[in-house]
Amino acid sequence: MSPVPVSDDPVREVRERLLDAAEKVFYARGIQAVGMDRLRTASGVPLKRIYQLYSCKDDVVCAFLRRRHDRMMGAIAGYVARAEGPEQRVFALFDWLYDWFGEPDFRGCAWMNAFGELGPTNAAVAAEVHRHKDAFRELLTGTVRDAGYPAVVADAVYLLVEGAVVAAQLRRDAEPAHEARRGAEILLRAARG
Amino acid sequence: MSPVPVSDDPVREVRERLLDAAEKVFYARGIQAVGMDRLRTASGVPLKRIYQLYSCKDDVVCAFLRRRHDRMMGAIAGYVARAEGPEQRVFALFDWLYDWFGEPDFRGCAWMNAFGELGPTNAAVAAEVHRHKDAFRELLTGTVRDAGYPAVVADAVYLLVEGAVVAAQLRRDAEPAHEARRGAEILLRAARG
DNA sequence: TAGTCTAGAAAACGATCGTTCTCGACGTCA
DNA sequence: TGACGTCGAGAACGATCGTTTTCTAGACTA
Repeated sequence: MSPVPVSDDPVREVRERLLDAAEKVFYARGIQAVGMDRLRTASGVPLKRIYQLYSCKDDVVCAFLRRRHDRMMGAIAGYVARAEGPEQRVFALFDWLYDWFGEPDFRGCAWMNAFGELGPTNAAVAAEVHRHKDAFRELLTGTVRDAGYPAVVADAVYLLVEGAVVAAQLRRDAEPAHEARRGAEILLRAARG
Repeated sequence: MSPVPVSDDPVREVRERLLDAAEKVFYARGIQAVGMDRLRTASGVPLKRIYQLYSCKDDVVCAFLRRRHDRMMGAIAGYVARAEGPEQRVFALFDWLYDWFGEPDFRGCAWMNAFGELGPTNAAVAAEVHRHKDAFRELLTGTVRDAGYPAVVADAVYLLVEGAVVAAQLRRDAEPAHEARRGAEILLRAARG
């Protein structure tokens, strides 16, 4: 039908379906706890097709982390962009955090989970984690600095956010987002004098 | 020689040797990445003996986490006890943090690493993690509250510490302990009015 | 000394992992 | 219609896992 030999649309569709399933199941249960056969069951993509798209399991893991990174950074940027005024843009970070923590399948930071599990033994995954975390930190501290606050406040706000992610994962509760926001409010007020 | 049939001293010695090796190798490389055979090699304790002391690998994991918990809580309490004055007791938390981050084999929070890896699939490990994290959080926030600061400050200090652990693990650097301390200084000063 | 028990090294076991291969069904074009 | 190519389902493969068993050497007791 189409003059192009093989349209890459169906390829893209299968790839998306695979990465959707990979993200869901790897994030929910951990990476080593999920075998390729479960990935096949969850995605409906045959094993042979999976290995045509990615050369090995590690590549699937890295691909799912990369796509999650793009989506998460976009989501945060959206929250920040919708806020009005520099101070509100900082608080928008905590709005995003609260909404994220409230998602029913929230289970902490996918990159830290992967790093704790595979960091020492898997260089490709470790590199993906560092890539994400550098950008994440820069986005957060940049938002605070762009609002006119000093670096010491930006660094502390970043640590509050990372701490809140850990606390929310442990308690299965969105409240740490509020605790972190209240801490940030004190920091900003003190910096404003 | 001894009238007691079997002294439990050698048993205790073997157990300590096993848990020393388990802690070193599980913490350094992750739990699922370390097989029982590597544990045997690292500890010098025969496989048969390991399974006489613990019924399965999960039990070894829980035992190493419990012993690490006791040591860590004792170490923090020591830093706090040696400080003079309520404010210095809060700052002692960050002294401990800095020294911990500086240890050559530092690789983040052993419990969060285990939780990310095994939390969804291993109830015994998950329970051990919650036990530790509840006590850890109570020790930190209690230290801040006992120094006369309100709960909102105590919660924020706790989040700063958790965030610093994550940041130090990622950057392989003790500097996040200082960033967290500077954030705490601002919080305490603001709370003092 | 003969018999009994213990302990360690290493093989063995069944399960599961990531990855590859086989094989039959189906669509397409001459 | 028939040859060819592609595809998915699932078996198969070698490696490795947690766990159990075997085998042998040595210590102790009567």
